Amino acid sequence: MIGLLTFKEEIAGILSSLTAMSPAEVYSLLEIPPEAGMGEYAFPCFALARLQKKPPHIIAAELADRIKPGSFSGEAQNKGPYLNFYINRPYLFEKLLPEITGAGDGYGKEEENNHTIVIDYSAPNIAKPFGVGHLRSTVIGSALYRLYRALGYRVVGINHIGDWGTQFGKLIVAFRRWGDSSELEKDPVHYLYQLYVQFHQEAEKDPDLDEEARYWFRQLELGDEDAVGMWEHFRGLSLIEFQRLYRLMGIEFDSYQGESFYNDMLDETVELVREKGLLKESEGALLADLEPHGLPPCLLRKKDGAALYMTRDLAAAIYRYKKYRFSKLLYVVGAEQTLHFKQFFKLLELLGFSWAGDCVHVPFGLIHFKDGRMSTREGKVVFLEDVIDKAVDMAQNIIREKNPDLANKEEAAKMVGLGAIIFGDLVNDRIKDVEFDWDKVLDFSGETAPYIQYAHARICSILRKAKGGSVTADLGEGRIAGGLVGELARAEGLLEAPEEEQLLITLARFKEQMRRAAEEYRPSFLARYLLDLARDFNKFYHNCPVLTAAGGLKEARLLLIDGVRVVLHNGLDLLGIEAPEEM
RNA sequence: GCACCUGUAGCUCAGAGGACAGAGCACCGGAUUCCUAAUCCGGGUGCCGCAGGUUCGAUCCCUGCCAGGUGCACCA
Repeated sequence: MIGLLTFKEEIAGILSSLTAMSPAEVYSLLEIPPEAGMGEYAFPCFALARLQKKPPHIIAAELADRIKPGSFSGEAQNKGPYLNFYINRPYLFEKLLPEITGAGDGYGKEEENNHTIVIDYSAPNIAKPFGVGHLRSTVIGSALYRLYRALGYRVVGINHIGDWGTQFGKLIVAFRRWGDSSELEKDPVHYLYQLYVQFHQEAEKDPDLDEEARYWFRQLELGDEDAVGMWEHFRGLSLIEFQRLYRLMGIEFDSYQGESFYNDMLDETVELVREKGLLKESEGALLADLEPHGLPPCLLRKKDGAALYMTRDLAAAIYRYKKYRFSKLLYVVGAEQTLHFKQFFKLLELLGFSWAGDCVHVPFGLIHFKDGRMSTREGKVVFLEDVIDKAVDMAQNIIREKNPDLANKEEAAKMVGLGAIIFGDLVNDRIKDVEFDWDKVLDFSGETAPYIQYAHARICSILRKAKGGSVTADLGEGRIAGGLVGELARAEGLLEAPEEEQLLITLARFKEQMRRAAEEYRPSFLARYLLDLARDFNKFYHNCPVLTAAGGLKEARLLLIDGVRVVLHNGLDLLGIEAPEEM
């Protein structure tokens, strides 16, 4: 692998050979210096100072002396107690840029390994509209899916649809009482949602409705023909709606096996818990007692015999391991369910599954309004589709104003509007709560996807002009990189402007950030990186003309921005965002 | 009551135990005969919630407290 990842490893190797530290120790101590001009990586010598009982600045000076210039692809300089490492610019230019532009769409992809990662994300409830509350699980899960796939894993995306449970009892009751088939066919999800809200309103006044709903859910579990028929109908209509939304947003799944899929595995799951001596009966219900492990007990069967969320999750995990033999199973589910997952994973461990430790809850914060949380029951939701429509409309208006000659405005507007929504959700640390704010969703300036897309479109525009209309035509800039550059670069001052250097350095950090985002399940690392890269490009753009630059410099800059284009494009793609060539 | 998460500029948020704590928004001013001004440049703000502790060094780790959020047996 070429790039700073290798460079960082290279440094770790060199320092390890000169000190008593292992490469891994050195690697974890290496940091990115706070200022440009201090190099690309720095090694603080305090830890060594302690081991060697010498002042850190002396150690830094000694190490700098012992690292010979030319012994690797960079050089080292001591500065106070730090040892700063500078990567050779021609190295970046001759090796990194051709690697990026050569690989194109494939840049950032690793060779396939034989590990499987199963990711459970999105999981909307049937018969409830897809609200912005579901957006987070969907886009975070989708980004992780794309990241791990690029890193060479076999990835299985599962949409654990909420297609079973007492809400179907409620829906059946509501539809039998107030339902209208033609209304249902017109706009199924919204209509079912209306019925759902109406049910809760009426149930306030008439508690018998809840009892009736429980009855109908029991009928459903018993396989009553009418109940099952209605369930299938509702489910089918909802799925079609969801899939339309996923298609619009470019979200993929390999499986739609939802909660109902595990219905006939629940008995044996409960039996398994019983066999392990973990099952207790209490007030007519069956539960697993986790008291000895400092956790509250978890119910597996209600007193009426119905299974619960936990029971289904157990059955699903066991099934998934049998089917996929995963190395990891990720649950991209809200932080409010942290306790559930603690219980769930502990139970898997107690049941003796060796893979229990490979299950990971990837939590995220709540979306709420200024005046409180969203509630489906109370009808306090914002439909995702409304958000998308508004964002795309807004994007289209801006395009009409700024780029009236653009041929396919609709397509660009869709990429920009959707990008803004997805990016807005990924850019901040997922654990934090977010407030839903229309102004913020519809803001396309500053730290947003459109900012990045705009940088990408600008690059494409330059490339088109340089290459007679085609962004990707090969004019052979590569030749200037392929060996020629060493002397030429120095003679002509190629890529020595601070903006150019910074761009090269930032490009070189892409793979490292990708890996970090995947390892910590935090797509925000990648999102922030892309903002940095776009920012570096915009500075470059304003200070370094490309098309009017002389000979070699022009070709060098074309190669540079082509590299930026590839990384912006691929990086956005990993987040599930498209990059228009014009906007 | 107990547990978990969060607390950084007016607002929204970055910040990988390390060098003087950074962006965006908002506000004011400037840049377009020149590759898309969704851009760029300049202008200034901080008891990093509070108090201790560990460390050569803490916004980051530990303890306590305060504030907000979320959970804690028949919803998911």
